[in-house]
Amino acid sequence: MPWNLNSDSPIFLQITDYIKNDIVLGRYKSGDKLPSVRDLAVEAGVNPNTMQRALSNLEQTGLVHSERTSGRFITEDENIIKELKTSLVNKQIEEFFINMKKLGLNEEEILQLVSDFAGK
Amino acid sequence: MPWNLNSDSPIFLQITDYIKNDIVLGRYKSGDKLPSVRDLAVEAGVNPNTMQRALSNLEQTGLVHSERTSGRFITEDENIIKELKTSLVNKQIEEFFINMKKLGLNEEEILQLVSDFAGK
Amino acid sequence: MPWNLNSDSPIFLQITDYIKNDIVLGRYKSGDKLPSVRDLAVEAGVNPNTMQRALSNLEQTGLVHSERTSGRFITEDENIIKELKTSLVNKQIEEFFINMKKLGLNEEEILQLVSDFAGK
Amino acid sequence: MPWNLNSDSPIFLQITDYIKNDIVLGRYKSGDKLPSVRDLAVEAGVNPNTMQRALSNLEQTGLVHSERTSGRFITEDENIIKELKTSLVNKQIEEFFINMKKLGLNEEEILQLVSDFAGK
DNA sequence: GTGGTCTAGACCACA
DNA sequence: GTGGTCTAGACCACG
Repeated sequence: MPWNLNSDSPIFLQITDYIKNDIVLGRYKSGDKLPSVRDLAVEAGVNPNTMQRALSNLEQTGLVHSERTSGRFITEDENIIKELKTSLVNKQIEEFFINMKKLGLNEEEILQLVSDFAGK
Repeated sequence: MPWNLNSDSPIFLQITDYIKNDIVLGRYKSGDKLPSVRDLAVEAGVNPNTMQRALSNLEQTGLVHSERTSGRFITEDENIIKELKTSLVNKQIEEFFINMKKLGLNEEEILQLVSDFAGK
Repeated sequence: MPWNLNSDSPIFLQITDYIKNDIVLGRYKSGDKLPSVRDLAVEAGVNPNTMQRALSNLEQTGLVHSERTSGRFITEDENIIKELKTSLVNKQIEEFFINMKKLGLNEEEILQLVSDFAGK
Repeated sequence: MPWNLNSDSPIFLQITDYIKNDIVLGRYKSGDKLPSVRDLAVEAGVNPNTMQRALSNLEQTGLVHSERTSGRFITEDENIIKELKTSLVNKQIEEFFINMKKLGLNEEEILQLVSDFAGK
């Protein structure tokens, strides 16, 4: 589980994405309790402030909620998780098509290139 | 030809990319002279320094070279332009696959989603 | 540690070279933290922008990398530093021979002149 | 006789150096008449103004003098030419030593490197 | 406090 | 008029 943080984009965002990914892939399941901010910060080799910010960022998406005294938990609502996954997937595809069209390719050409690439 | 500058990434980088795109799409052709820094700056609604930075950034890619007193010109080497286009396309595809796989999809599923999306 | 800036070549380049030299000579060692942009700018009697440019220029060589919020550091890869030194030395020698030959001297004559000069 | 002009340094200076070289190497001899500014400009593919500037630059060194109506001539004083050559050579050597010493090498090491290089 | 970006405005050498 | 450099001073996100 490497955290692989670089300094090209804000660290707290990279962490947010990383945990989102863990949730989408089922490494964290519905209702699971997250480690404490301090433990996560140590694990990621990051300032606790930064981890805190990443987590509160995560809370705003509804994926995680905090119980005052007992810690943070992954949402019990599995729909939210599914929605997140489809929304992340769709965002990727849409952006991909937009970028490819900016490069002057039409849908036919894009499909061709993608299947060529997958064939390799 | 709107410049559409947002504040998500540095303006000078957006400009660099924008002009790269113009070259790849053939809006600027091999050997063409670019407008002067000042003119481009006015057109883009940006400080001349910022435009200068974008252009000297572009220069490092070899796509453009500057003659100190007569202006900036698109490279005469058309291969550089072609290479740029294929490299940009490949980069998009590779990144796309990496991101999709991070979301737990295999190649088959990716192909399916892409052709579904194109069909819409 | 005088900065000795003249106006023969761009200041930011002179600064880049100056710091390169410091690294090659071991005045800065692998992993060292550089002073902040602002401090260096004051020390060199130069505008912070100019120092910034010199440093980001230096960064492209791989000799230095910047951590957005904690500062700039000399590369930990000592090989890069060694390679830089040998490449700088070779460049000097090659240029020297080219220039001397342009003046109509052969290798024998060059060697003679060099050892005469060193003897003085 | 290619002129090989780049835009890294002022063109008129490159031309000045080029002609100086011709004189030092004896391609132009004492008392020779230079082609007209216009012809030289055409040959070098350069604006006549630029060639003019290069030549008047050359006159200031005493290497060339102009006779109002009949053109420009290489100096008849062969000593000036010899002095030029030795001064150019010395300048090269001195600069070379300075630069090498800046890189932390002593005279012994420099001699060693130079003879190694010549042996190649 | 750190690096990074941007604007505004000035100046220079070159052609 | 062209590219290029520099200063002064401001603002931002990040930690």
